Amino acid sequence: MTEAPRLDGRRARTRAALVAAAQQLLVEDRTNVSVLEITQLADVGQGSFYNHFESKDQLFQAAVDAVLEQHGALMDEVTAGIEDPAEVFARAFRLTGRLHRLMPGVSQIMLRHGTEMLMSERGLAPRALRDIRSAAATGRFRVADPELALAAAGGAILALGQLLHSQPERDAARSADDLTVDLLRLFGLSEDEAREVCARPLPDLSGLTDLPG
Amino acid sequence: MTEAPRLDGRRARTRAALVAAAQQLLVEDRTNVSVLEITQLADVGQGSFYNHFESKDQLFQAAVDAVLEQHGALMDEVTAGIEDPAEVFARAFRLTGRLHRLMPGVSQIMLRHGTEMLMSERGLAPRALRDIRSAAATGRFRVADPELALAAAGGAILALGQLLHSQPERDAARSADDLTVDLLRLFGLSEDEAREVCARPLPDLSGLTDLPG
DNA sequence: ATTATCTATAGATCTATAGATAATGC
DNA sequence: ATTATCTATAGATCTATAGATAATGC
Repeated sequence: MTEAPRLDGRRARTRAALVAAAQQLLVEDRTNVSVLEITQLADVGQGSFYNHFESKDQLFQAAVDAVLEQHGALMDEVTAGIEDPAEVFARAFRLTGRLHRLMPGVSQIMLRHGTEMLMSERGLAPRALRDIRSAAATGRFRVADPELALAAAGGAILALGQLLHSQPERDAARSADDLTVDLLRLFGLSEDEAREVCARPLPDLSGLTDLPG
Repeated sequence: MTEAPRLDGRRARTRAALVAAAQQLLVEDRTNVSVLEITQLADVGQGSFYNHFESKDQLFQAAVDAVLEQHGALMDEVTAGIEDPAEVFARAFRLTGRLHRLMPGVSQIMLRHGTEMLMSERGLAPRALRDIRSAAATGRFRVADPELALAAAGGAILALGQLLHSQPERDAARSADDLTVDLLRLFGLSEDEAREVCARPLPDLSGLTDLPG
C-alpha cells in the first residue's frame, strides 16, 4: 500500500525523488547499488532514505507499484465512457502495445517485472479481467475460463513488448492491433468484428512523458 | 556461452555446486547475497568462487542459462521423431504447462526471467519459432507473422505458469491443454483439429526431478 | 515548536587476493 | 608437476544512526 502521495510538501518531494531514482535504476537493471548511490541520484542526503523506506527492496517495490498505478490510471482515462467491454479491452491493449515505444522506461520496468504484473491487483491486469468477465456475462465474448483468458492476453501483451524491444524496426501500432485482433478472435468474435473493433480511432498519447532516465 | 561442462572432475563439480546454489537462490529471489553466503550454500571455499566466475551477475546468468538449456534438451527429447510440427508445438506447450507443477523450482526461475526467456536463443522459444515457421510453410498453420505468433504463444505459456502459481488448486494439465487448443486455433487450425491434437497421449514426465532447494 | 533533512562516522560487512594445502594427472 | 581448493585477511565499501542544521506550520 502506497501512502497517499501529497505531491506538495517537502516530505512528499523527497519521497518522490527517491522513487524516481529507483525507477531510473530499475530501467537500467541496477538494483544492486548502495543506498548512497540511490540518494545521490535522487539528490537527497543519505540519511533521508531511512526516513521513508526500511530497505532497498521496499523502495524498489514502491517504484514498481507506482509505475503500475500510473498505467492503470492512464488506462482508466483513455477508456472512460466506453460502453462496450470488448472495445474497452481492445483500446487498452492497443494503447499498451504502443506504449512500449512511447514510454520505453515504463515499458522496461513492465517487462522486467512482467510476470508479477500479470497477477497484480494494480495496472492493466485487473481491468482486463473485469472487461473479459463483463463481456462474457453479456455474451459479447465466449470464454469458458476468464482467468485463463486473461493469462493468454496478459502474456501476449507482455511478449509483444519484448518483441518490440528486440526488433526496434517493428511497427508497434500495427503489431499491437494485429495481436489484439487475434485475442478478440480467441475470445469468440468473428474476424470481421475483431478487425472492426481494432480499427476504431484511438486517443492521441504522443504528448505523454516517459520516466526520466 | 557456457563452458563445455564435463561433469566429472573436481573443477566441474565445484562449478556445478556453485551453479546449483545460485539456482536455489534464484528460486528464493535472493540474488542480493554475499559471495560468502553463496559459497557456503555450495559448500565450497570462498576463494573458489573467483576460480569460476568474475561476478555474481555472471554466476546468476549461468544459472538461468543452465535451466533454459535443460528445458530445451527435455523438449527435444519428448518431441523426437514427431513429424507434424503442430504436434511438436502442442506437445512442448502441453508439457511445459505441466512442468510448472512438476518442477516448481524450474518454473519459478522461468517466471522470474520470463520476458528474457521469450526472446532467448535457448529453451522453448527458438524451438517453438521453428515449429511455427515450419507449420506455416506447409500450410498446416496460417500465420502472417511468425514472430508475433511466437510472442503470443510464449507470453501465454508464461502467464499460465503465473496463474498456476497463484492458484494452487487449478488443474495444470487441463489448463495447459485448453490454452494450447486456443493457440492452435489462433494459428488457423479448426477447433476440432486443435482439440484432437491436444488430446493425443503424452510421455510420462513424473519421474523428473526438480532443482534442489 | 515541530518536522525533515543533511553531514559525518562507527561498526559491520564484503570483496578479492595471497599463500598454504590438497587433489589430480602423466 | 600441475591444477584446484581452502583459509585467512587487508582494504574497501556499506549500513544505519546520532547530532547539527534547515525548513515548515501554527
